[in-house]
Amino acid sequence: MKKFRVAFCGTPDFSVPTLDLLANHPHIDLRFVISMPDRPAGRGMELKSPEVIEYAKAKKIPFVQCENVNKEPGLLEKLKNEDLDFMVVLAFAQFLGAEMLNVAKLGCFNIHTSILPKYRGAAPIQYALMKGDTETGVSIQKMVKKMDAGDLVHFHTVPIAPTENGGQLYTRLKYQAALAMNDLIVKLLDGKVTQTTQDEAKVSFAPTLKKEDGLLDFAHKNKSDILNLIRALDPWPGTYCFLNGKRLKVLIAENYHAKIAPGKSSNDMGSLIVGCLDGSLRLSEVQLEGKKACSDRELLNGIKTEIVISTGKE
RNA sequence: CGCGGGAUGGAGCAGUCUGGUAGCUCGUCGGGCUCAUAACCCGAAGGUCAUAGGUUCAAAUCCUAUUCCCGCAA
Repeated sequence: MKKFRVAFCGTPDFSVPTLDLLANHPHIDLRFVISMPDRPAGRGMELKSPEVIEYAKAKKIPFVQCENVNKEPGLLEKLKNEDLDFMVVLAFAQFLGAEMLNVAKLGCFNIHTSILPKYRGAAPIQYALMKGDTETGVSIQKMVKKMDAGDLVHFHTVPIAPTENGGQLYTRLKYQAALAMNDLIVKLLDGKVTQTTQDEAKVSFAPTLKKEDGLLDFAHKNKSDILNLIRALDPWPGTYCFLNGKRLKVLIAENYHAKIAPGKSSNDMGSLIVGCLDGSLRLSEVQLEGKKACSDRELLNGIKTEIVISTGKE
């Protein structure tokens, strides 16, 4: 029986279902796993291993952790000695140099969670939601040195539900990624892989999100932009504003009927209302810094002063 | 020891600095008003002030230790 010799590069939980598929697939001989080093994480800053490494340890799959695969001593030789058919890269957070890209016979396949050439980069899932898209998908591209610019060897679309948030779509797509990988393996076995060049005229980017991307600027945005952003960044990295100088995470917001000037806020019968360019929103589930999440009504019960929402501590 | 906030009736908070009768906005229950109501009026129940020690005539409040929750950062 034909068995592909494969190495896998990935880091967070997102990579695990696909790794699991490769580890258990009858036509795959998973040689080893490459991931990022352990990092301090969480309150207390204790060292934490990437989820992919947790998986590899549990399944006793050989693995390597390094900051930069291109400069890691001995790694390239080790990969060459494995006589790999191909490598799979998913949510790895490192670039592969030319030598790494050519170390396997068939090259490196990268799974990307958008329909390329749309949303090249690190945060395609969130961008699809931020833009209000009703559909996204999973692409597999044969990697080249330019980020996410290789020929497509497989893709399928995935509809986005109107109320779906970033976390939910993330979870669905991490299993869709494994399904796409499985489909590609079938094509590889049949020798029916076709390569389609990306249309460079249609390229768009989804750069890595920063914490500040979650800052809600009600005064200068339309309601739909704010709602899409909240949905896209829920639960990570989350959206926030400042209420009376304290950071206020916004967990859920909805359209409201009050007439209020952009950037202004009020307590409307127990609802926390804020004005946008084209109308008002109710921030119905929020979390004040140092506090647990609660409804706007609960929050307002404890506030006796005027309510001022802003984009900074001042 | 990465930085910081918090624990007070069912919920969200004030009170702690300057110890001396347990308070606010809600909720709940009973009654009233109303065609009706999430509105309004009257009344009631409900708290070992996270835990354990200590100081004091007296501790939610000051001191010490412990547990739990959360924000930042990564």
